[in-house]
Order: sequence, then C-alpha cells, then structure tokens
Amino acid sequence: MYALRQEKLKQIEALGQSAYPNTFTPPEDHPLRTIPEIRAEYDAKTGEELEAARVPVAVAGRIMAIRQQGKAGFATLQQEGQRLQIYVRKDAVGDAAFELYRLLDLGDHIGVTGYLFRTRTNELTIHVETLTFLAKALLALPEKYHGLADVELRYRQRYVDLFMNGVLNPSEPESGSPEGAVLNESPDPGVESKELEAGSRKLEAGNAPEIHVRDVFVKRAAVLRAMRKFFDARGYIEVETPMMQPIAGGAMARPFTTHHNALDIDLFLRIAPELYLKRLVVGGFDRVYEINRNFRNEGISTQHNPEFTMLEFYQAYANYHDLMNLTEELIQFVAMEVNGTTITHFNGTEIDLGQWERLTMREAIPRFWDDRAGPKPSPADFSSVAALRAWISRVAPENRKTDPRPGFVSELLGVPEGENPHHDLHASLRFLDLQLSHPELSSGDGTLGRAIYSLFEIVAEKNLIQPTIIYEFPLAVSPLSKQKPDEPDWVERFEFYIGGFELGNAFSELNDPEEQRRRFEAQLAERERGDEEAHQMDSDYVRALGYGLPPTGGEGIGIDRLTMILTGARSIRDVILFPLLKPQMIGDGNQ
RNA sequence: GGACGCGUAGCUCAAUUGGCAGAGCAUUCGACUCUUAAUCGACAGGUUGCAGGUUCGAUUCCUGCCGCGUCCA
Repeated sequence: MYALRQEKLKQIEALGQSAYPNTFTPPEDHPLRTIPEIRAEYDAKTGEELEAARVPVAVAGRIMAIRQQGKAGFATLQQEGQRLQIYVRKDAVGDAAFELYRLLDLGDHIGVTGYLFRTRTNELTIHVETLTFLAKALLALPEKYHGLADVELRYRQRYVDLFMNGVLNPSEPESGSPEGAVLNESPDPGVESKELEAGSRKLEAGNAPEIHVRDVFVKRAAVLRAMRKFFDARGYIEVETPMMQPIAGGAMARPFTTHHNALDIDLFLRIAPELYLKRLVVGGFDRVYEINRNFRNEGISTQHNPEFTMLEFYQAYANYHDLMNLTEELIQFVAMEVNGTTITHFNGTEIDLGQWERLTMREAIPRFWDDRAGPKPSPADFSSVAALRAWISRVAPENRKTDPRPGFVSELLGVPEGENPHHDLHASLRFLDLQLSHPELSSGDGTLGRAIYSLFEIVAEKNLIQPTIIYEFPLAVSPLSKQKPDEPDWVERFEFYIGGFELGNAFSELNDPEEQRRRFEAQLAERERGDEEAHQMDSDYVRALGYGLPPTGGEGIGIDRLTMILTGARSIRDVILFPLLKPQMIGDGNQ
C-alpha cells in the first residue's frame, strides 16, 4: 500500500503537480473559503438561487469518500469536522486534471475551484473547474462506515481518531425496525429482569445524544474559555506558578520526581499549585486563578490520568460558604456557555447542573445508607472510634478470623460472594473496622476522622449523581483547612460531586502559621508511619503565612472531569487528547 | 496491585467437540457523466499479539509474557 501510493505520488508529479506544495493559492476571482463557512452561508440556498448566482469558490480539504462514475465522479471533502461534496467531470476539468482525480486516494488533501450547485438529490456540491493536489495519505484510512472502533488505537493514533470523528457512545445495533424498538418499552412484570435491563439500556441510549470525538475537544476549549470569562469578569487575575517544585505540596498524593542538572537538585512535578497561589494572596493578589496541569504518580482509571488539568482559584475575604455559592454559579455559567443548557446526560442519567443539594458529610452517610444492609448510623455513632466500631459490628459482624499481618486485606476481601447483595459494602466496613482495631497500622489522633471520611467514600460517593456539595470535613484529612470555631475536629471544607465522583475541593484557608506548622508536623508523623501521601513540611509557606494571609477561600476544580460531565464522555481518556499509554513498538509503516 | 474480559487481513468483524482462516470496506485491475455506506465484475491481501505446552492436527485447550478495556484496591 505504502509503496503503491508513493508510486502514485510520482505519477501525480508527472502530471505537473507538486508532491508537497507549500500552499494553496486559488485565483482572486475564486475566494478561498472554509467548508464550515460555505455550509453556513449556502446550506439554506436553493438550487435555483445557486444557479442564478453561480457562486465561484475555492476550497481545500481531506478526501473522505470517492465515488467514481466513469468519466465523472464525486468526492467528499472534510475540513474542520464538516464535509462538502465535489463533482468532477472530465469535460469540465480537462484530461490532465481528471487523470489527477483518478490518482487520488482516501485521505489525500486537495484544493479545488469551481462553483456551487445542487445535485439531483439536492446536495450542496462544488462543480469543480480546477483541481490542485496538496498532500498524500500514504497510509490507508480506517473503514469508512465503522471508523476507528478499537479503543487502544483511538488513543494511540488520536490524529486518525480525530479526522474519522467517530462516536464515543455507539448505540447497540437494533434487531427490529427503529420504531419497533422505541415502542418496545412497555414494562411487562412477567419479563425476566435481564430483558428489562436490556430494554432500559436501549431507552437510555436513545435519549443520550451521540458524542463525537472532535466535539468533545471543541467543548473542552469552550469550558476553558468560559471559566476565564467567568473569573476575569469578577476581577480575578490569571497567574502561572511553578510546575517544578522543590517540595510537592498542596495535596495528598505521590509526586513524580525529576532532576535539575545545573543546580544538581531533585525537583517534583507539582501535585497542586495551592501553596504558591496562597503565597500570591499574601503578596496582595486578592483574587487569583490558575488553569494548568497537575501530575500525580498514581494509578490510571476512567477518572484518573497521571497528568490532568486543574483550575484553582483563591479569593481573599471569602470563606467556604461564599465559595459554595460561587461554585454553583460557575458550573451553571460554564454549562450554559458550552452547551446552552444546564441539562446534561452522563452514564445513562440526566443531570441538571442548575439544581444543587448541600449536605454535611455526617448527613450524607446516613442519607445514602441502604437500609437493606443494616441499621443506618446515627450522629452519636460518629462521636468516637469506639462508637463507630460498635455500629460497624452491629451492621457487619465479623464472621471470619482477621489477622493484621500483610496479606490480611486480600484474605478479608476475598470472602466468596454469597446471597448477600451487600457483600462489598460489608467487606469494606469490616476492612475499615480492622484498620480501627489496629491503630498502629494507621495512627492515633486522626483515626476517627479518617474513618468517617472512608465511610463517606464507601457509602455515599458513588450515589452523588446530581450536583451535590458535601461540606464539613474531618480535620485529620484536611491539613490546609481552617477549623470550625464550634467543632475543632472539623474544618470549613467542602467537595462537590457530580455523576458519582468528585469534581472540586474547597475550603476556608488555614492562615494561622503556628497551627499550620503543627498540621505539617502531624503530617510528617503520618509520613513516618509509612503514608507516602502525607503532606510534606513547607517552611517557606509557613513563613509566608507569618506575614499574614487574609481570611481566604480557595478551591480546585478538575477540568477533565467537568468536561466529562458536560460532554457525557465516560472515561477521562476521552477528554484528554493524548492520554498516557504504555509505549508500543511499531513498524516502519511499510508493508 | 487483584479479578474478569478482549487481541484474527490496513479497518470493522466471522470461523461448529480441536479438523483446509472467511466476509464487508479499503487497496489493485475492468465497466459506468447526478453518486453519496454508489453499483457491477475480477484479482490480491494472514507467522490468528508474543513464547512455550498438550495433540496426528490448535484461532479454538493449558501455562507464561505483552498490550488494551471494565470493575475492585
């Protein structure tokens, strides 16, 4: 194939065309237009109107389809994700140009001049007068109907994925007529549950709009534009802070390490910009935001990529309640700018980004507790480790020997699934109880707080589909947040969840340097116990606080995840142009 | 890190207890001056992810490895 097309390229050159021309400059009486421009202007024009005007145009694009018809033929050009048909007649373009047309392959770039008309089937088409070769596709395009379906190939060769512009959420092929499938939804109580599930999936797929690869990234750009518009209008200034940091702070995560040769020092790719942005607030930038990459040396999943894009913003003289209001405004604003509506479809569910709920973490746990799994926890059960363990033992009594040696986790979680539908929940609770019974495996002071946070993640997180703000977090998992005045074990922090996962994290910033130093020291103790994600000491940050950080609210929002929600893409890899994959050996392209 | 699943022609997919590895699209050649998943005819295209094992015989069964996906941690 490759060699054949190289040979064709030589033949094209023999026709007087340049193999790799530098540009396409049509004559002045045929202005160069983009396909989207032409479609926007002439899609509504009738064949008679076009014939009367005989609109001369020049267009360039990639050939996505060719239909030869003897001494004439059609081709479909694509540019900026849109398509336009061209019609090439031997008697209109001449022998040489028609010979060129016959040498064209799918994927080639060409430029044409001609005039617009409508075919017998009323399709807007360019009647070609001249044909200019622009670039060759030496490799074969994917199958024209199904496109690139292999997920791995789509990520590895995103350039192909993008111009094929396939659908991310193809609906299941229907066995009957489309009308029949839609009407086939009446729930029959006698039908097996399997069939009911299949029916509801079909229904959901019918409701959710198709997601095209290219559109996802166009929308992603719109998300960024909308966010800048939102913050710029509110007097925030956009800043850039170090991506390479001597201390990777501002979050609990494992960093990537790199090395600066001239200075001979190790540096970390940042896990968050937080501590630098707050230094800027100390410096008198009362409202700052940054949109940039963070790097976390952790697992990869449908919600995690090692590098991801984060918005962080800080506002002096604001607290976490102010940020809750701002968050709801921001997400609604972005949704309206990007989609023109606050309604979105994610994972088969309709979500309204204009309707928010606010719950404390301690409210959310009983709220989303499934009563069939046992009695829900009461507020008193969160008062101490002993009380929490007593509740767990009522809900998920130990029915198996436990052992704090390495390997006990798999033994515990390896309980064969029985008739209990809450096996996973109970196993998770028993694992939590096991940790609580061996504080030396975790730690002392923060044990209760960490356990309640774990409980929240186990019980509530996956159920937070509609936009929900969860506020008041345990101090133990919040080393940079300000305490609640009336409950010093809890901090003024919230996270918001949509679609069953976390999108943002915000709090009233801790600005007492002495308290901050103690928090860092407590984190260091965690680190010594083996928690590699515990925060490191940042003495310069403590010094900055020593100069006085005003009362400040700060927040981080995951741009990739927000883009997932706004586009309906179910994997973070579908909203990142080049997600990280293991490198693969490839051939030289020749066959 | 664990469990499960997938890997067959450039692409999308078949292949019966384990019995000659096939189709469509793309490519090549031919026909066709309004087609649009164009149509019609012909040709060609393969180390079935890699390495072993069982077997007279392996795409199929087994083991290991590689890559990807989903779920869990």
